[in-house]
Amino acid sequence: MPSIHDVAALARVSIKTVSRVVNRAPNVSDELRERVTAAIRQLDYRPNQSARRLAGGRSFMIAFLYNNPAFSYNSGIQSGAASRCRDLGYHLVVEPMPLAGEERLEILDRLVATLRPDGVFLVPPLSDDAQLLQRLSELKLPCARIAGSVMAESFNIPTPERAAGRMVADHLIGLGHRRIAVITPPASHKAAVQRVAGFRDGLAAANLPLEDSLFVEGAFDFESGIAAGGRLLTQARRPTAIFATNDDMALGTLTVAHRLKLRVPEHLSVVGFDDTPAGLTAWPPLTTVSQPLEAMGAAVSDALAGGATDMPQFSFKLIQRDSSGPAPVQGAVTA
Amino acid sequence: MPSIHDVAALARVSIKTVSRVVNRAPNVSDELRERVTAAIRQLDYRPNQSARRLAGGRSFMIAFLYNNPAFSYNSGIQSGAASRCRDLGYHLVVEPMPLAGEERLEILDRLVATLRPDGVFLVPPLSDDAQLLQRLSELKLPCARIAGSVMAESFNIPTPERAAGRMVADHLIGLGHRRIAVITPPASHKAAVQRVAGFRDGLAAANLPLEDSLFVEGAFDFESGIAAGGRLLTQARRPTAIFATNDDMALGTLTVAHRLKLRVPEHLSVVGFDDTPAGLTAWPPLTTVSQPLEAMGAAVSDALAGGATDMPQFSFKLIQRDSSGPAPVQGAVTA
DNA sequence: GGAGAGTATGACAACGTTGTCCTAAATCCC
DNA sequence: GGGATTTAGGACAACGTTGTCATACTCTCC
Repeated sequence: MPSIHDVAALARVSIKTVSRVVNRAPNVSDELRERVTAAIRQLDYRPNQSARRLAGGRSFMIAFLYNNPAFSYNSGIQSGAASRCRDLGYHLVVEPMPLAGEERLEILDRLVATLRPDGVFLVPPLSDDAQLLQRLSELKLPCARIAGSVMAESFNIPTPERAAGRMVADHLIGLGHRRIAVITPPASHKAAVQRVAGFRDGLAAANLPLEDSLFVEGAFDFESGIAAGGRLLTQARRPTAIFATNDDMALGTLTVAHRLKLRVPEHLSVVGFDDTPAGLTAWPPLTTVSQPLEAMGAAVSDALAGGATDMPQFSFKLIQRDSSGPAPVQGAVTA
Repeated sequence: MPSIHDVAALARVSIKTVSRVVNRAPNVSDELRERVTAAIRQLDYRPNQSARRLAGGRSFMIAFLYNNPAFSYNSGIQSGAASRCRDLGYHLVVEPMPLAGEERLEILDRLVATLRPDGVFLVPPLSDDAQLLQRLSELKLPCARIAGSVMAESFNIPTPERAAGRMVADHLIGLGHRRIAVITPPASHKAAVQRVAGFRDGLAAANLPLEDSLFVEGAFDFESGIAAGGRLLTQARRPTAIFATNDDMALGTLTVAHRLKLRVPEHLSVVGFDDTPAGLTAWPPLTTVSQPLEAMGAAVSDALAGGATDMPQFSFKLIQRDSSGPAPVQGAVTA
């Protein structure tokens, strides 16, 4: 492995000049820059990160903290972030966190002490973990989040959750549904709560009544989708459509529908959120909302490593598949 | 941040002695060890990894290379590996690879040049990427793989693919099925090919004929499962059970069954492989084979970081759910 | 044409560890 | 009891960068 000294010798300059060229520092004449660049290419020189880190204080590492059990969500973001990191000469270190408990802070401390990452990347629901955010700010570690809502002095990629919720409402209302239920997220999942707000906006805009019995809270997993769906579908006046605030709960609702021998979408429309692979392979394929996960991950890497300053805007897309369709004709289906 | 010098000063020893204590090196008296340990605790000293790396040549980093589109598979392994890394004082750096192309080697080179990981971790189908393995061996980088089959001088966690295939065959045969089809993996996926071999073992043991038309190759994704399932289920003499060598293809088969209005499992049994979340949330829930992914990931970290020498053995489990059931009574269902 | 302000370059000391080599004391072996 | 070996500990030089400062040179301006 060639070192900076080898390059300097070949280019007949000092190691400092090589360093300047590598780091794109000013005050290097074109001629020397040329010579050094040529030498670097000839030797296939790559700076040693450890030495760089030791001398310069930067580690070229970004830590990715997650505790979301939704594999595909994390994976998409992680891929986007890791690829962009690679382009920027950084690396992405993954750190799975426990769902709760003081242990989180201890893990963070250890991570910071041993790795000293240049930045920390949080995804929901960690994005709203106040304790974690506070510790991060104490440690003066740059931090970037996706869909964070708690106030914090960190870079945050806002997501149009509310607009997406509205989009789902408009979709179902447009199909003629009038009695629509919602399976809401746990209150701790702040970003997802906005989906419900947007959905309510849509109901209000269409002058549809907001009935409390049509809003049931779920836990963001399949089982809770079954439970919530079960409660909704055994009501005397059954809704003709259900918006589940994530795909797992939507799939639970689909399962309940199958058990009750309700045909989807003829008798019941179901819409999820997240566009997980399981939604695509379900029966019928799930209408859902997709997020540009890879792009969002990449944007975070940019913010943390590249120093991008402008706040990117992302848009969610409604993916219409077969789990949603026209509302059944009045009176055609009764419990 | 305290450095080794601070610890040495507090314990009234040389920095070298502190280093010895930290690295559990021999030739330190109990008394000094005690004093140093106390000082370390008192100052909450943590060695600087970059300095360690620079001086010692180890980076305490393990690179996790993957290109498998199966999120849940990667995620499970990654979580297990990352958690164990944490316990061992290592970190896991993720590197998503493109599915094919020379670019792979370039990415590997850059990764090694800049990160210099202590080990590289490959999951299928990268585990059998001959080019990658060769480059790795040229670079003299310790490498560990899961379910690798190509000969290579690397640590490999063997998986009982063949036994699992046999297990599935026995399950279906035990349910009375006699005409069973298989959706096989692409030939490049060596590990999965063994599942088919095991399945054939089971057929042979039960004296069932091996009919070529009952073996259709898929591409390991949902779409190809639909295609292969379609071919199998529109045959004149339809199979009563289908073993798909992964869950995505099994879900495709389920979709075809729904389209053809075949009831599962009354008319058709379907078994998948991998125990993905989508299989659990499908309708009906998929009978499949689960692997101890987290434990496998942890074992690889052990091998790469801890120096564990004994080869762990893992077993696969058949998860019986509702997509498989007794074979339909002869003649009861005809096309 | 000379002071003052850039610009280009290099020498050298950090950075915080581990490896190598050296010394002194303790232990062993006949 | 005296040489050989082992054990415990330390001094110091790596490791490969970047930061700081010094220096020499080139403008610009009056």
